Amino acid sequence: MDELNDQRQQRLKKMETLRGLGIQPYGARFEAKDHAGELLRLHGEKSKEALEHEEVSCTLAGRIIGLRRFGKAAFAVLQDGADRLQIYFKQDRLGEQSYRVCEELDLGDWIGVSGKLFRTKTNEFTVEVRTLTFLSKALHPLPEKWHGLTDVETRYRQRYVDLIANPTVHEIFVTRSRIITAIRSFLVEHGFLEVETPMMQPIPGGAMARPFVTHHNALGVDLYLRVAPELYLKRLIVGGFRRVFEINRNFRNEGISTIHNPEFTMLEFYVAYADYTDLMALTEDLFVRLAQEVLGSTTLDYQGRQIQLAPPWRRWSYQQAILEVNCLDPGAIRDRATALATADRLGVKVDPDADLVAILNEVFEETVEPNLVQPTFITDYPIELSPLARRKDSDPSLAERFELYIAGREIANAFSELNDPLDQRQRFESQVARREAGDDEAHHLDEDFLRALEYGMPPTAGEGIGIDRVVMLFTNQASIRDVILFPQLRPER
RNA sequence: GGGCCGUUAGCUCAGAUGGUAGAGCAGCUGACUCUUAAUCAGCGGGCCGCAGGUUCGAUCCCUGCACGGCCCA
Repeated sequence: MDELNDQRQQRLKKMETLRGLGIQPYGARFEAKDHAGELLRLHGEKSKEALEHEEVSCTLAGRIIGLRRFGKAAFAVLQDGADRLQIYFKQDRLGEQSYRVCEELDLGDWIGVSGKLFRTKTNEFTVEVRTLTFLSKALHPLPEKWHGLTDVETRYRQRYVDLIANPTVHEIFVTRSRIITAIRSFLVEHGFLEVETPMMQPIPGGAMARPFVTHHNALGVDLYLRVAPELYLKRLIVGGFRRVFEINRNFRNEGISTIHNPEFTMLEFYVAYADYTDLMALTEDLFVRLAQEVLGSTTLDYQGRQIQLAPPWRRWSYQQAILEVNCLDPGAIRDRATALATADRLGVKVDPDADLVAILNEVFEETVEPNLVQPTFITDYPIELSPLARRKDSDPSLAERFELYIAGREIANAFSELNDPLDQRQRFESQVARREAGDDEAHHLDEDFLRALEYGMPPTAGEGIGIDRVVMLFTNQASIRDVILFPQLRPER
């Protein structure tokens, strides 16, 4: 149906007209030695007189996104990356032949132009075009010029149109890239080595999550898309790398929401000889660096709330947070029965068969998490929730672990790594028991990982940071779909 | 998985108690050599998400489905 619509027909017709004028509608190489942004930066503030005096020539290319014609002259807006620059066509200047091409232009077409910078009567910084090169024909009309493209489904399915029509979307993805670049340089400066570990794993490990399964034909085996790189990165610490990191995709076979996409980007990094307290300091430094680089400030506005990233951040133990937020005394969560009663009293819905740890975690998620708006390290999680983390020497029922919360959302998860292979085996075994009891998010037992630990892993601290959520925070986006170029949707039709 | 909402022209949106639909932008024709939401005159454009049902008649009411959004699990 799209194939038949009249706008497309018109454009196909103009394409033939161009061919008739000896113009290739899909042209070749063009040396766009200038960029709109650079021209604006270098000359955009100069006066009309100064520009007339200097006679700056330029050659640039871009997409036409605005067009105002006046018979034998026309103004157009050229979009070049994130920048927009007005260009001016005049028949006198271009000559009749070339002006004919100008008359066939449509919104959405790509052109290259050379000309001279000047200011119009209304003082608009403009390129007066001397030569026009047609580069590429658009067969579809652009979205409406005031409201742009707002239909979210089209925006996600046809992100290319979203990027053309909505400059802020373009900006968000530039910012995303800058954040990732800044993280990389920060880590490299801190002595980390960037590595890549398998995305396809025979045993999915490193996180409690349901994996995607795929099949390798030649090997005749099922493989899992990784839910985390953790166990491989720790193998590398066993192998002798001191500091490693990986920024890459994880895949979790779970529901989709404003904070969950089935594939998402995770940073994980590991530091030999360190513990989780070292990582708190490193994390604070990293976020300050990002804030300065991306925002130029350590204060950010997220969905109407002011967030202060300047350290030190609050450190609050998991249990203490539960007690304080709900004004409880330790007796209220001492055992399963009291905890169940407490949860009930707090209006937290809990599975009546849940164990103490699960009840408390439910209470934590319901009552504490939403209140963690300013950056907060929640520390010392129950060991049962942390099957890969080292026990606290002072209390073996707790893990040397923290999660970082900002804006009520989990941003990072870190711990001193469990390097005792015998303890790790037991933890895996209790996970396997849970799996057999029907918990398909519980960990698998990974014999090779245990064998690696048996070769000896130095004391190590490791952390994972959800990059998409960091980008949401820094770009003030409410939905993860707005920071992922092609978020997962049901296939069309 | 459940609840609520949405789906009308390329885009952004109106619309009627049930009588086969309208605007702005975009497009087309014409005028116009400094506009920037350019202007002026004229014109075309629709499987009203899909499939059933009710009805003399459905884009509108009912049911199912698809896709999307928000909330909940």
